[in-house]
Amino acid sequence: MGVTKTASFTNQQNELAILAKALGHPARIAIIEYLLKVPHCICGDIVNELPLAQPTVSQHLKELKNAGLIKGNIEGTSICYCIDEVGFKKINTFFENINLHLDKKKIDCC
Amino acid sequence: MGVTKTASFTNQQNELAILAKALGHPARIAIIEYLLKVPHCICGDIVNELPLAQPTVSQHLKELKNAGLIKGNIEGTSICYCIDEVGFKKINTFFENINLHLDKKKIDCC
DNA sequence: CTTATTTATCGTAATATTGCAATATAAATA
DNA sequence: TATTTATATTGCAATATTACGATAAATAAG
Repeated sequence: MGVTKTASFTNQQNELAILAKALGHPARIAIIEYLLKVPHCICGDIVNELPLAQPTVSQHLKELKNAGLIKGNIEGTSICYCIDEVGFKKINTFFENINLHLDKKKIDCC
Repeated sequence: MGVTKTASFTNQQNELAILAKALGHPARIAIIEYLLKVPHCICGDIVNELPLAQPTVSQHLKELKNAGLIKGNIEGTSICYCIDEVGFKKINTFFENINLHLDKKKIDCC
């Protein structure tokens, strides 16, 4: 049905899934990488940087923003988008936890 | 058009997106968390653990496997699924890189 | 060989995502 | 006020995802 049974999972699981899903598109990975690379978050240029039309990029930015991975501030005519550390910290906690488990466990048990 | 312009992005970006996308569903997060929690990778029980029908779980397992996040071995009648470190190492590298950048940069520039 | 048990695949319905042209909005400038 | 500039929204077509019942396949047990 194309509809995820969100209610059947924990908040933490749903939240993590939303964050991961937001990163689940090469254009959105490219946006994050660009925001990390650029000295000040010169932001409108994301559109020029990406091989996609402006409305498409705008949509991807919206998804990253909704997930809490970037944030945008109005700066005159244009908008300044930057990494939102809050979202990335959540993901980091998850992966650090995984790494801990992976170290403890000798995984190759099958 | 529901079809990602894969060819317009780098291999690294596409690969990362595939990994993130695979984690972009609460059921698949739950599967990973379960595989980390369980002592030996007792695996058929994933179906019992999850609030989804067996074919649905099977489908999610397949996606995680395709992405390189888990692997499965035949064990008699049943199949033993475990974390595949290869995939997780790739994601880790990405996030470590992000953390490095986040530390260097004082992000809140907008 | 037959019957359970376990997992995968097929088919399909409901919904979500991706991408873009056209258009709207909002601020800056002339 | 009219025009430019930058970004968002709308509408829509093509495709992907999610979920599950039915069924297949493959091994183990009787």
